[in-house]
Formats: sequence, C-alpha cells, structure tokens
Amino acid sequence: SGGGSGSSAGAAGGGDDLGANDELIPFQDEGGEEQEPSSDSASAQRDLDEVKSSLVNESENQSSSSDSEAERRPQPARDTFQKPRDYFAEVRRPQDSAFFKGPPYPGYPFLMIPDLSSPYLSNGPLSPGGARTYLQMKWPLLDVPSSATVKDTRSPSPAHLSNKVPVVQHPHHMHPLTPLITYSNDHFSPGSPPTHLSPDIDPKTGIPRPPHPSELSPYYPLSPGAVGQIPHPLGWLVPQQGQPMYSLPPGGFRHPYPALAMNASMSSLVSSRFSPHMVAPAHPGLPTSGIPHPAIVSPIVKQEPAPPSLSPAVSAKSPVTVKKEEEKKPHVKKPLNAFMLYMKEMRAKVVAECTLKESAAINQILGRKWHNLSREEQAKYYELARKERQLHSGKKKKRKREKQLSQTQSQQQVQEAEGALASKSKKPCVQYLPPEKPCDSPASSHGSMLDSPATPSAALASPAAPAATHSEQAQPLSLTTKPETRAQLALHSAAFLSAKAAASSSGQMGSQPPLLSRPLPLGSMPTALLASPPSFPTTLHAHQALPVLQAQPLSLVTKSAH
DNA sequence: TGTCCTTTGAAGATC
DNA sequence: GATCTTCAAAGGACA
Repeated sequence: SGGGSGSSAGAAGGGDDLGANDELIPFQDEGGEEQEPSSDSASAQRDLDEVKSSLVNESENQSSSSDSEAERRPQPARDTFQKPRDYFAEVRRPQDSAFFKGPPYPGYPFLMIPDLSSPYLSNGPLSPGGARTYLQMKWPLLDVPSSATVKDTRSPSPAHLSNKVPVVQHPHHMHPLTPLITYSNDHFSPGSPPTHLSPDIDPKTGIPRPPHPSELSPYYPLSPGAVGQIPHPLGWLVPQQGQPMYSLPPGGFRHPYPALAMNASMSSLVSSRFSPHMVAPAHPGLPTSGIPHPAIVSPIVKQEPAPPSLSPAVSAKSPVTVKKEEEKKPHVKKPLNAFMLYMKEMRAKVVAECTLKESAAINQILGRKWHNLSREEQAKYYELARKERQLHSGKKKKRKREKQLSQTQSQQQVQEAEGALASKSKKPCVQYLPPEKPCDSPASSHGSMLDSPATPSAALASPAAPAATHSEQAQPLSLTTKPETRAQLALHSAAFLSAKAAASSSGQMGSQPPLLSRPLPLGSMPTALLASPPSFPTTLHAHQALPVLQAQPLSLVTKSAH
C-alpha cells in the first residue's frame, strides 16, 4: 500500500512528506516519479518479494521511456554539479528518509537502483557525453579480459571463480552499466526472475548492491580548509544549544533515522564553530562521544595487560609456558572503524524500522546507508574512529613496550640464572638493558600528532585523507570477493561489454537505460579521478567478453552455482 | 558450540 | 608500494 501511494503522489508528494525540505523537490524526481516516502516501513519485509517484479516492471518502463527521461527530469539537478557540497546538505535527508519510507520503486522501500540518493552518483539528466565520460573513467577498473578474469587456471570457467580472482574492481561500485543487466530485457525473459539474477540485488534482502563511494572517499580527506566546513566530530553527539538531536520532527513526520536528521542548518551551525584548530585533542581514556565504544571503555579492563611479573617463578618458566600465558591474556580487539561505529549506532534503528533481524541483511542496509551519508556525516564517524585508533595505538604501544620490557627482563633474569648455574665460579654476567626513554611514551609521541587535525599532515593521515582515497578506488576485489560478488562482477563486465559492443554497432552508446543515464557528473566526480584519469586500454575487447556473456548462464550469479 | 553471513575500514602480512 | 588477509560488531541461520 505504501508503494502504491508513493507512486501516485509523484514528486509533489515527496515534497509534502519532506515537510520543510520543499527545496528538495527537484531532486525527488530522480530515479522515477514515485519517490514519496512510504509511511509503512513495516511493509519492507513483505515487499521484499515484490522487488523482482518491480525490477522487471521498472525495467520495461524505463527502457521504453529512456528517450524521454531527460525531458521529464528536472533540470536544476544539473546545477548541483557546481555546488556539490550544497547538494549534499540539501539532498541528503529526504533520501535517507526515503530509504525506508519512500522507495523510488513502489513496493519496496529498500529498493534504490541506482543509488538515486547518492549525490555522488547521479544528479542530472542523461547526457550522452556525460555518460561517456563516466563510462570511460569507470571502465578501466572493470576492464577484465576474459582470460584474466580467472586467475585460478584450475577453474574451468568463470563460474568457478576463486577468491583469488585478481580483478581490479572498482571497489564496491555499482557498475555504471548495471542497469543494462538489471533492466535489460534482452537477456531476461519477462516475469519474475530470481533476485540473484539481478547482479545488484541481494538475493536475501533484495537490496540493491550499493555503489561504493570511492567517489565519496575523496571527500573525506577534507583539505585543511575544508575541514572547517564539517561539523565538530563530537558536536553531533551533543545536542547543540538544547536542540534535541534525536527529536521527532513536528508534524509527525517520523524520520527513520533521527540520528541522521541533523539538517543542513544544524550542520552549518555546528560546523561554523568547528575549525581544525579548535579540535581539542582527545584525552586518552576519556571517551569523547556518547556512543559506548568498547574499544575505548573496555580496554581498561580488557586490554590492560597484567603487570609484568618479575618473580623468579615466572621468569624461570619455559618460553612455551610464557607463550601459553600470553595467549591466555585477553584478546585486544581491534578498534572500531568509522563504519563499525556507524553500524553500532544505527543498527538498532534499522532493526526497529524494518522487520529484518539478520545481521547480514541489516549490515547490507547499513552499508547502503553509509554510502548515502553525506561526507560531513561520515566525517564524524571517521573522526571518532580515528580517535579510537589513537587510543588503541597508544595502548598497543604501551603493551608492546611493557611486553618488551618484560621479555628483556625475563631474559635477563634467565641469563642471570643460567650464568649463575653455569659458572658459579665466574662473575655473573649482567646484561644491561638500555633505559627506556621517557619520550618513548606512545601516547605522547603519537597522540599529539594525530590529535592535531589542524596539521595538514595529520589531516592527510586521517582516514579521510586523499591518499586513502586513491587506495580505496583501487581497492582490490578481495574485500568483496564473495563468490556471488565475483560472479556479479563477471556478469557486469560481460554485460557491459555486450552492451558496449551493441551500442557501438548501433551508435547508441549515449542512450543507455535511464539508470545508466545517471552518470556521475564531473562536478561531483572524485577529484582524484578527475585529476588522474586512469590509463586503460582504449580497446574494449568486446569481442572477447561477448562470448563469455553468451556462454555463461546467468545462473552463475547464484550462490548455488558455485 | 562454532562458523557463516554481510557490511566497511584499518592494520598487518605478503609479494 | 601494491596486494591480500584478517578482524573489528551484530545476531540469525545452520552444521
């Protein structure tokens, strides 16, 4: 029912639901005319089964109307091209709300193909030139020769892709030509194909695979000048000026994720008071957020190693015994990264919003929401994670130092004992240890630098650093080399090649299906990509990949296929 | 009871 | 330096 109302409301309805966000109406139309948030979040589960049919229907509709797509789509979206940041601030919330409430495709609140809410992906009508630009930039990362697709030569076919597939995948990205697969009727017979046949739809949840914001990443490495634009990393956790951060908006509009409801004005309010120079160094051991972070809190209990015992009984123990004792020591868990922190905070909300309980499915949702977060919002978590790493690093170094000290002292005592036993008549051989330098304090030596976001080097060292951006864009497939993912990738590549070949033969490359027609505009394109367009072969080897697509049954994307 | 799933990111290991 | 692997959280599912 929610989907039905959504489809009938149209863009104006989206504006109504969004309340004060009327200015966002132009963006509501993206990805379809039905984007009114559904008020029936409980129907998410029920609607899972409708995803497939919706996909097919959308496929038919969009593929048939792709030519008029550009005409219907509001033009202002193109303007955001020049002001990506404003776009972030303005477009973010409603689509967060639309994530559960306002499915662009009626019947399934999670279905967001492509990531219409992502300012990094789409904000303008299809322009053939833009599409080409986008594809050219994306292509090399997917330029996987059929022969190279399978590194494991033992595998007879791509259907047996192993985890060692050396595919340089655009990390977690929805392939720009995904729609060719999802919406192509050429390869899919009408009906309700299994969700697994849709490479971007998760078989379990029906959630489209999120485009990975390698486009996003370049934004996190906020330049020192840009850092001042993000809210204080801790301010988001503290109600600003008495404004409840998690309050329900008036009018009864229930934001599915109140935590994300910090609107643009609020963000600017916070950010206006934040500058890199104002970031107080995190006090070690003093959690700076309201989020309970075991990595911060628990280490006092978990991570503090027992004081090194210098008793002869211990020092006389064999290395094996010592090793065993070390293994018995409480395992120091890794600090939570930004996404984990986000997940920890948002999980309960997501679970409450939908009936899904499986963490795997929830995590998929959270992963998608993570991508949909604005850079400012993500920056908060990155900052938090950075502080956690800081604490962890400090403790780690402390432990290491203590361990070394303990070991050297043990060795010293053992040697002393051995020396005493071996040569009672000889002079005791005392091994002198180099004194620990006070300045070796890990917390002070590392923390000071990490704690000063004002320092450009520190900013670069943060997870939001441009360097990390590059690495992320070139992130190996290993992160997502699940069998189905690889198969999807193979299918993506094959389908892309197929489409490319078909388009080139018909001269229609610029008129892809609507979803494909939402190229990442250059304005929102990662600067890294823009600055250093990857070199890639201009030859697309379509003739090589086409047989792959034709020869490989689509079922290879199924889990059961492997 | 233990492992898997599923996500992203960081760290360490490996080449 | 690039690439790969592991592990953080979470809880249902499954062997």
